[in-house]
Amino acid sequence: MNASKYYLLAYDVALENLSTLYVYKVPEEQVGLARYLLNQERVPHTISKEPGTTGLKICTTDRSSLLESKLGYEYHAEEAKPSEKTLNRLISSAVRLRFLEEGWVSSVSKIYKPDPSKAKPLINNLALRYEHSVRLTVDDLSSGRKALFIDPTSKIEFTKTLDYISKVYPEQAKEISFIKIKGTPTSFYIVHNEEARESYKEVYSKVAEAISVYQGLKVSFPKNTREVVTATPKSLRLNNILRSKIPNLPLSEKRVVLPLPAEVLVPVGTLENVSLFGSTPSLVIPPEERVEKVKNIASELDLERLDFSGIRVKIGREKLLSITSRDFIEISYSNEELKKLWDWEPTFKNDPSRRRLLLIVKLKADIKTYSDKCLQATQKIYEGLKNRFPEVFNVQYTDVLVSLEDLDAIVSTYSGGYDEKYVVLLYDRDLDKHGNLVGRFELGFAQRGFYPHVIDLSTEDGYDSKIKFKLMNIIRDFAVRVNAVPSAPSPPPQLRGISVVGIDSTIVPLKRSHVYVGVAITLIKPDGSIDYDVKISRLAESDVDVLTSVIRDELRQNPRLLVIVNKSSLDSFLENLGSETLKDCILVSVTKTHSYSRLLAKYNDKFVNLSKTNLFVRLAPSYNGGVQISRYLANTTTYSRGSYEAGTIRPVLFNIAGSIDHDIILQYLQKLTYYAPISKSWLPSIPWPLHKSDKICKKINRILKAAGESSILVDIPQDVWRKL
DNA sequence: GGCTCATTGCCTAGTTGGCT
DNA sequence: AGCCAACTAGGCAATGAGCC
Repeated sequence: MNASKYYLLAYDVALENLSTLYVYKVPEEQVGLARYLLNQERVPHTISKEPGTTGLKICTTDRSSLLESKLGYEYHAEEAKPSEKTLNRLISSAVRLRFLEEGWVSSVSKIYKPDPSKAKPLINNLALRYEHSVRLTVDDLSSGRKALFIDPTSKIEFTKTLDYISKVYPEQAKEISFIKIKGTPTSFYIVHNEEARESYKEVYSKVAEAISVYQGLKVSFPKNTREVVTATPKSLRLNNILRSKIPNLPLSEKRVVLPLPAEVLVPVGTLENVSLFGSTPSLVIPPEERVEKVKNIASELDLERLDFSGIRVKIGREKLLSITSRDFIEISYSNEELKKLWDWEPTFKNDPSRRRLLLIVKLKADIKTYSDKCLQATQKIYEGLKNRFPEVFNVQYTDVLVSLEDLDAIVSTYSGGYDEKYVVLLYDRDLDKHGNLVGRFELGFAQRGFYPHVIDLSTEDGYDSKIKFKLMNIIRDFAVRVNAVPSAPSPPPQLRGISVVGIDSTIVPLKRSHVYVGVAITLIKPDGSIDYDVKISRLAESDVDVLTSVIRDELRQNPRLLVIVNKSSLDSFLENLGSETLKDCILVSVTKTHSYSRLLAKYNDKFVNLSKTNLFVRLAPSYNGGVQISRYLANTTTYSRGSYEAGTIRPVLFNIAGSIDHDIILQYLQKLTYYAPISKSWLPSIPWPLHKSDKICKKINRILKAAGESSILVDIPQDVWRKL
C-alpha cells in the first residue's frame, strides 16, 4: 500500500479573537456551583493554578454576571499572557459549551447525546447504544498547528429496570451482580442479606437522601416496593458516607449492605451484562465509519464558528486535518532486521549443574468440570513441552485435577532435587470467573519455590492451531527467564552501554485501604544482552511515590539507564527526581490510553488504518523546569491482514526526556516494541520491558489479592520473586 | 494530616469477540 | 499464550484554601 497522505481525526483550529481574560478567586466549596453557573451563561472557562501564585482561580473569557451577582465574586482582569495549556483548555471549553447547548451531556471522560433517536436498540430494546458520543481534546502539533481531536465512542445503557428484567428474564436476572441507579452512575454489587432486606422501610428514605447528596441530583425511592434488592456500593467514598450517616447498616466485607428498590435499578451496561441476553453486538468502529461519524457530528453542531463572549474560534471542519512532513517522522527498518528481532528460536543449553523441573498441573474448579476439548488440550500441552525440552527441563504431568489441599503432596512427590522449578497451571477461565482460584494457586506454588505460569483453556475449540501458538509462547517465555534468547535489539551508538528498565506499579489491598508496590524489571544489560531481573519495591502510598522510589533505587546502582514508565506524563517524575538526573539517564513514559487522535491513511480514496509501524507524529513539546519533553503519537501495531479492518488502531503516546537526541531514543524504543520474545504471532504495542513489567504487576496483584489480609507478609522466596 | 467542593484527565481492572 | 478492538465502572491527582 502506498499511502500518499496521513490524517488525524481532527480539525484545524484558528483562534480568531481572544479578549482580556478574567480571573475569579473561588472558595473550594463553590467551584462546582461556579462552573455550573458559567455553563448556564455560556462563558468558556478553565480552572488553573498560575505558576508563582497561590489561590484557586477560574479563568474566563468574559465577566460573569452570575458569579458576581449570585455568589458575590470580584473579577480581576488577567494581564499575563495565557499559557498554551490555558488557551487550549478555553478553546476546549468553548467547544464543549456548543455541545451542551445542543442537548449533549457530560459523562466521565466523554460527552454524549441521550437522544433515543440517535441510539440503536440492543438485545430486544433492553438497552440502548448511543452512537452520538465523543471524546474531545485541543492540542498543538510541533509545527504550532492547533487541532481539535474528536474521537467517536458509544455509550451503552440499560433501559429496563431490574423488576422488569427479573419477571421477563428470570434466568438472566440471577446472573446479574453489577447494577446502578437508573439515570445516575452510582453503582452497586448485589449481596444477599436478609437483615438489610428486613430494614428497608426504615432506611429507604435515608439511603435515597445520602445518595442524592453524593450525586448532586435528586434520587427518590418508591415507598411501597414489591421487590427489594440488597447491595453494597462500589464506590468506597459512598460507602463511607453511608456508613457514617446511617448507623446500624449491616456490613459485608467492610461494605455496607443497602436495601434498594428494584424499580430504580438497572444493570450496568457492561459487555458482561449485555452478553447475558444474547451475543454482544460488535462495537468496533472501522476507520471509514469513524470518519463519517466525526463529519456528521461536526456538521450537525455547526462547529465552524464558535462565537462566545470574549473568544471566537474557527474550526476548519471542511476537511480532516492532514499532517505535513513538518509534523511527523518516519523511522524505517529493514525486513531482515525485523525478522531477526521477532522470528527467533530459543538457544537452550543443557546445563547439568542446573536441574530444572517443569510441572504441568490442572486446577480443580469447585463445581463444574472441564470440557473434553480442554482435557485434550492439556494432553497436547504436556506432549508438546516434553518433546520440546528433552534436555533442558524434566517435564512432569499430573493427570488428576489438583486442589489447593493437594499442593504439599504434589510438591513433595515431584520437586525433590531441582534447582529451578517451573509450574504451568492449566485452567478454564469460565470455571474461575474472577480469577480467585488462579491467584491462590500462583501464591501456593510460589511459596513452595515454583515459578508459576498460567494458561487459560477456555477458548479451546478442539483444533490444534491454538495450542501450537500457546506452546510457542510458553517456550519463548521460559527462554527469556533462563537467558536462552540469541540476540537483543542493538542500541544506536549514542545509547551503547545503557541498561533498559521497565517500571510499573500495582495496588496492594489492605484492611481499610491500599498501598502501592512497584516492580522494576531490567531486561537489557549495558552490553546489550538479556538480563531478566524482577525487583519488588517497598510500599508507598501513591503510585507516583512508589515509581519514583523504584527509579531512585535503580539509578543508585547504575545512573546510565533508559527508564520506561507506564504513565501518560513525566511531569511528576521530573519534579520528584530533579533535572540533574537527566544528565546520564533517559526518562520515557508510554501509554496506550489517551485522548489524542487515531492515525489514518487514505488509500483508494478511503480512510484506512496504517499498514506500517513507522509513523511518529510530533506533538508540541512540553517543558518542565526547563527540561524539554518530546511527545510523539505512534502507530505501533497493524492489522495482520490488510483487508481485515475490524476497528481503528489506537496509537501509543511516547514522552521522552533526556540529554540525547530524542529522535534517536525514539528509534531504539521502536525497536524494543518490535522485539517480542513473548508471542511469535503478535507484536506488543508498547516496548517490551514495559509490557513485561505490566504483566508481572498483574501476576503480583493476583497473588497479593489471594493472600488477602496478610498480603504484606507473603513468604515467597526471594529467588522466585526475581524470576516471576 | 485528612477532608471538602466539581470536573477533567489519566489510570486500573474487568468484560466479549476476533485474530494467529 | 498473546495481540487487537470495543465497552463499563471507580480511584486518584490536579486544582487551593480553610476547617477540624
